[in-house]
Amino acid sequence: MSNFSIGKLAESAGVAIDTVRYYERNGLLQPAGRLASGYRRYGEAELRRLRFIRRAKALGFSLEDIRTLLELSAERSVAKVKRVAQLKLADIEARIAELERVGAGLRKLIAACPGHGRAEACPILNALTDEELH
Amino acid sequence: MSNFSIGKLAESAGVAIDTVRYYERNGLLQPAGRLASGYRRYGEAELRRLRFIRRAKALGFSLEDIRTLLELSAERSVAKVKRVAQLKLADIEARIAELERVGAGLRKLIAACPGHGRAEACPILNALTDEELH
DNA sequence: CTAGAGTCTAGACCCAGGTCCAGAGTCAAG
DNA sequence: CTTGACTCTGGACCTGGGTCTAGACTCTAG
Repeated sequence: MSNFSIGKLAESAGVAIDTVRYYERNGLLQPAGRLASGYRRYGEAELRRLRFIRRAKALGFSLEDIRTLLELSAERSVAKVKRVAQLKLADIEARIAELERVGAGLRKLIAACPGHGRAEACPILNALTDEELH
Repeated sequence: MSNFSIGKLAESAGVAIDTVRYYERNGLLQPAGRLASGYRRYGEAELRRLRFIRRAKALGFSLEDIRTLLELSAERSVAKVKRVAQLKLADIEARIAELERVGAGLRKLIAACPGHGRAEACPILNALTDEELH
C-alpha cells in the first residue's frame, strides 16, 4: 500500500481517472509524483485528500469552495472552516426557500386544476397566459 | 400595436433580444414574419407566447418542459398539462428533499464545531477526513 | 441627406464539472 | 516475447440557457 497508480487511486476514492487528472489540473490535488515512465504515483495522503473532496462535494460544496476548505484545513483554521460552512448552509437554505416558493405556486395551480374540460378553465394555462403572476 | 420589432418585443416581454432569437432557433417561438429587409416583425400573439415562456420559467420549468407545455396548450390538453405540472412539482420536491438532507448534515456539523481550538476537534474537518460519512 | 440606433447572420464564448478522444508509450501476466 | 490492460498528453466535446462579436445592412429623426 501507499504506492499506487492513478487507476487504483481513482477506484479507491470512487471517482473516474479523468476526474483525478482534472482535479490536479485545477489545483485541488497537488501535482503527483511520477515514475521514470511519467506514470503518476500516489500515497495514502492523496487518497485521503481525494476522499475529502468527494465528501465535501456530497455536502454541497463547489470545487471552488473545496479549494478553500483544503487550504483552511492545511492551516488548521477551525474558525474559518466554520465560517465557510455557515455560508454554504445559508446558500443551501436560500435555494430551498426559492424552491419552496416555486413549488408552492405550482402546487396551488395543480390543486385548482380540474384536469379536464376547457383550456380556459385550467388555472395552470391561465397562470402562464394571464397578466398577473405574483 | 400588433406590429413591432424584435427590440420592442424583447423589451415588452422583459427578455434580451438575443434570447428571442435563441428561442426561435430552439423552437420555442415560431419563425417570425419578416419585412422585405429581413427584419423580424411580431404581433400580440408572439408577445403572449414569450410572456408564457417567461412565466413558465419562473415556475421552474425548463425550456424543454416549456416546449411541451406550449404544444399541450395549443392542443388544449388540460389533463396532460396537469400531468406535466405534477411531474415538475415532484421534481422540485425531490430537489428540496436532497437539499434538506445535505443542509441538515451541514447544520449538525456546524452546531458541533466550537469554532476555535485544534483542527482535530473540528467536526467539520473530521467529517471530511474520516472514513464514515453516512 | 446624415448620424445614430436598430437589426441581420454565423459562429464563438461563458459557467461548472467533468468526459472522451487519438495516438503513443508502458507495464504485468503467462 | 507477446498480448492486453494501463497510462500519458493536449485538446475537443458535453449540458442548459443564454450572451457577445464582427461586419454588413436598414431604419428613423432631424
